[in-house]
Amino acid sequence: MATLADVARRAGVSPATASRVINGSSKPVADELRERVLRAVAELRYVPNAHAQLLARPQRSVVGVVVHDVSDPYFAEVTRGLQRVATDRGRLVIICNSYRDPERELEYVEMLRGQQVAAIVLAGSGYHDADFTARLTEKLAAYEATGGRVAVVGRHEHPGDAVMPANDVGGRLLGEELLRLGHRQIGVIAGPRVLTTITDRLGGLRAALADAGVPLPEDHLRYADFDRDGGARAAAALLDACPGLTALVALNDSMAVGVLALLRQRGVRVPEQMSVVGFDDMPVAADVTPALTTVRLPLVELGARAMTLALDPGSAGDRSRVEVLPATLVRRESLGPAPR
Amino acid sequence: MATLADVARRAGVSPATASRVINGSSKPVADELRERVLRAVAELRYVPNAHAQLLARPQRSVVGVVVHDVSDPYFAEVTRGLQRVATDRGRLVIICNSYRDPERELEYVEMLRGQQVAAIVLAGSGYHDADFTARLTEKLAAYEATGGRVAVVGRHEHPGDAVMPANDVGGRLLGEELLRLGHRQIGVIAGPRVLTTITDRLGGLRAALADAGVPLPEDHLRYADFDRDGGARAAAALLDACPGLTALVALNDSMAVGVLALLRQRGVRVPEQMSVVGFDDMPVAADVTPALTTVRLPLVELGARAMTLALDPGSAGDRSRVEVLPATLVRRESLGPAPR
DNA sequence: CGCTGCCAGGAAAGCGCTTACCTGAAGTGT
DNA sequence: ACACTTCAGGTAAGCGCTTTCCTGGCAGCG
Repeated sequence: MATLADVARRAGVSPATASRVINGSSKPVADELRERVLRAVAELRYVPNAHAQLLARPQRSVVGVVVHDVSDPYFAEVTRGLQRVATDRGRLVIICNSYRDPERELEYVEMLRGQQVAAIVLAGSGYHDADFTARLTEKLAAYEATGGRVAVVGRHEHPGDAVMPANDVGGRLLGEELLRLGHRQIGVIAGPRVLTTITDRLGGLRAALADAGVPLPEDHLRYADFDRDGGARAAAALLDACPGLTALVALNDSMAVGVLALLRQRGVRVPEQMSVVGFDDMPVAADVTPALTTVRLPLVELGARAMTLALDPGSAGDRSRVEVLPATLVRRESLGPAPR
Repeated sequence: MATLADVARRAGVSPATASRVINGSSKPVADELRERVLRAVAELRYVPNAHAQLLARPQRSVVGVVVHDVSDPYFAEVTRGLQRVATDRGRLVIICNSYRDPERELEYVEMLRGQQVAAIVLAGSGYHDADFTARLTEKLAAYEATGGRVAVVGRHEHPGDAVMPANDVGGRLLGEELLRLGHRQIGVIAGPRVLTTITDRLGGLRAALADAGVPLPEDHLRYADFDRDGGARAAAALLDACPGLTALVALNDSMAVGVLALLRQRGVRVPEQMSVVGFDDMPVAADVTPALTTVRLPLVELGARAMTLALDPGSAGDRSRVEVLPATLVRRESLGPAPR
């Protein structure tokens, strides 16, 4: 690998001059020399060693992002927003998949710190896990103490900048709509109970039902993996256990799609015999049959705002800027009146 | 940010000893000192500066990946395979989205070189663009000349290790199946014509039709964006222009989903009035209605093999290992006999 | 008891780059 | 013509870390 010294030697100049022309320094360099340096760069196919540059000029320009899994459509959207803002500002982003493993999340925070990133965005859901949360907070504090910036998406314990989707409102919206259509026997298919996302969505839904005096018995609620297959399995179990249900609420669209698949397989017509609703309004929601009634979350915007918070210092006064992005109900075909 | 020197000072040892303790060097260190160093690390919340480490110990352990867009389901799958192998071998991966912009692809190769990555995997499709290809090859050659390893997924001009999906075979399978079911008026909705992926899929399809003496007139073929909306738009145009078609071949599943959506909107029943087939077998293919008949490509495997090639030196003898991964037809419901 | 050999720990030389500071030559004013 | 700026270009000091090589102390040996 050619080094700056090689370039300088070949161009017959000092490394300082070579560096200056390569980086377009403000210090003037004679055209003649500049020319020679550029030629040497081309001939040697020189590319600066990024690590050496970062060491010498501690100008942290990359930002780290921790998500559960970029290839999950939910995070794909959020990441798109994150990336857009970062790119607009000339920042590179390092994306880390935690696969919902708290240990891995911790490791990544550490790793990103070692990479000297300018900011860390935690884009995965928060966990109900005091021990983990304490450790995470500790690590983030250490990072922030050295000038690192942190922003989180969703409800985390971490005090500081955050942007969150109105998960509770979304849950409530769903509940109210269900009630409006006469549903009283409602089954809920939730994701991992350790996620604050789940707590919040469920909380909103529960509140809506409670307001109407409609009970949500514990056995109408199933926790499962937060994906298609988890949804299908939970739906199967739920249907077997509680035959009287008229509607199934899946706490994200992936699960809802699984629910739909299971229902189709069992020959249950949706929404005539059973209503199904999802959450998130993933692209797929519009393409399944029947199209999914769901709650739309501005995911791209969520990412974009989070990155903006992470990159903008924020007036020193206001520690902890918190933005809540609205949830809206999207009515499609999978939710109908309760059969009677 | 605490440095190694800080740790050493606080522990009352030399930086050398601190480094040895922290990296678990083979050189023995007295328990007493080790203890002190570890304590100092904890107290200062010390995390080694990754850049400094890479400079001092040029042990390239990260690998770079260039894809079109990780959040596209196709690349999400490929990336999953890539990641799995990389993680198994303790390698970090940097993922770059080129968004099908050749310039950006070039920039990323350069950037990855600057990052001193151990290997670069080009996971996007190749382009039919002599100028771009030449520049890319040049850059990759420069990288390889300094010991970098390169592997590509798909058909690229780049000579060297490659793994490719049997796109042509897949196209042929689709063609044969269509013919078997009596289709003769076939419309094709292709993605960008500059992609080798498109050329190959189309080539296989064309070959199958040609073998049966069935023509594929140019106006039955539309090039569009390689996504859902592109598929929908092209389908609309195609239907308007060629009313006699009995089947629509979309060259990937995203487009096929768009086609399905358009057909639904126009009240065309699938497959009774019009057959639709896709390509790739994305997860969504099974969930749309009617479920999509498509060609399955082992995408995760594709990524996994590519990463394996990139990380395994390969016996010096065989330059350019090429693996072809098979395509298989997946029969579902969107393809039926041609209406007569 | 003096010598060699061994070993834990430290000093210091880089890794490749940037940049503050220095230098020497050319340009300016009187 | 001389002192004084001005300025292009070079010198060298780091950035934070690893690792080679050296040192000084100790045990083991004759």
